[in-house]
Amino acid sequence: MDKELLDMDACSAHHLAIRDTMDVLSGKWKIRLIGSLSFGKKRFMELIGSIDGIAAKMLSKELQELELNGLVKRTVLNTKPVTVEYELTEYGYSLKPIIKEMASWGMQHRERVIRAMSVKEKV
Amino acid sequence: MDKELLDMDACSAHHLAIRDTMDVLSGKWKIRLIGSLSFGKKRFMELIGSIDGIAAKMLSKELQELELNGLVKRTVLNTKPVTVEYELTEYGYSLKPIIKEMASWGMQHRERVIRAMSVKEKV
DNA sequence: CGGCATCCAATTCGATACTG
DNA sequence: CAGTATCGAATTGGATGCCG
Repeated sequence: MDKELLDMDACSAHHLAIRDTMDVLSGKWKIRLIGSLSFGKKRFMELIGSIDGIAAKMLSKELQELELNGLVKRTVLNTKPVTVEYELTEYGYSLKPIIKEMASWGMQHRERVIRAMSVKEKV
Repeated sequence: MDKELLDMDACSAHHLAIRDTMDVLSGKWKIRLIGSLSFGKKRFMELIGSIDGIAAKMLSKELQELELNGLVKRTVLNTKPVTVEYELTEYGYSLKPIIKEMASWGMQHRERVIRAMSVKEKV
C-alpha cells in the first residue's frame, strides 16, 4: 500500500468536499443567516434585526440564493400588509453541525478573536 | 423562569459567536486554505497547486491575514532560491472540527450541490 | 521560489430612495 | 412589511513586470 498516495487521495477528496460546501455557503451573510434561522422561522424584518449590519438588499439576495439551493423555504402569508416567513428546510438543517462547531469555536476563542480584531483596527 | 428570554439570550450568544468565527474566516479562500494546511506543511507554490483557482495575489493576502490572526505560521528556509513553508499553529488546528464538518457535509451532499450549481449556470 | 507593485476589469457590497 | 432600483464605493481577480 502506498501511504503517500492514499494521503493524496484523501486530501483531494477532502478538498473538493470543502469547495462544494463553500459554494453553497458563499457570500458574506449566508452562514450567519442559517445560524439565525436554525432557531426557527423568522420574518424578513426579524432577520434584519437579528443579523447586525446586513442591508435589505443583501438579505434579499442571499435569501434568494439559499432558496434556490433548497436550504431555505419562503412562505408568503395572506396578511395585510404582506408577511413573509423564512425557515430552514430539512436540507438546510443538515448544515447545523457546521453552524454548531462555528458557534462553539467562537465562544471558546472569543477573547483572542476580539483582541486580534482590535489590533487590526489600529492599522 | 422565562423561556422566551432564555431562548433570546442563547440565540444572541450563538450569534455573536458565529460572527466572531466569521470575522477570522472571512474571505473567499481562508477556509479552503486551512483545509489544505490541515494535512500538513505546504509551500507557497504547493498551496497554489492544491487550491484550484486561487491567484498568487489572493493567496499571499489571505495567508498574511491568517498569520496576523495567529492561525498560520510562516517559515522562511535558508535555501537558494528561497523556500517558504506555511503551517497551522495550534490555534489554527483548533478550527479543525469546523473544517471536518464542512468536508463531511460536502461529501454527503456532493451530488445535490453539483446539480444545483449546474442549474444556476444555465441562467 | 516567493513574493510585491501596478493597472485594469468584474463582481460584491452598501446607502438611499421608491413601490405594492 | 417586504422587497426592488439605482448609484457609487469597496473588494476581488487577472495579467504583467520586477526583485532578492
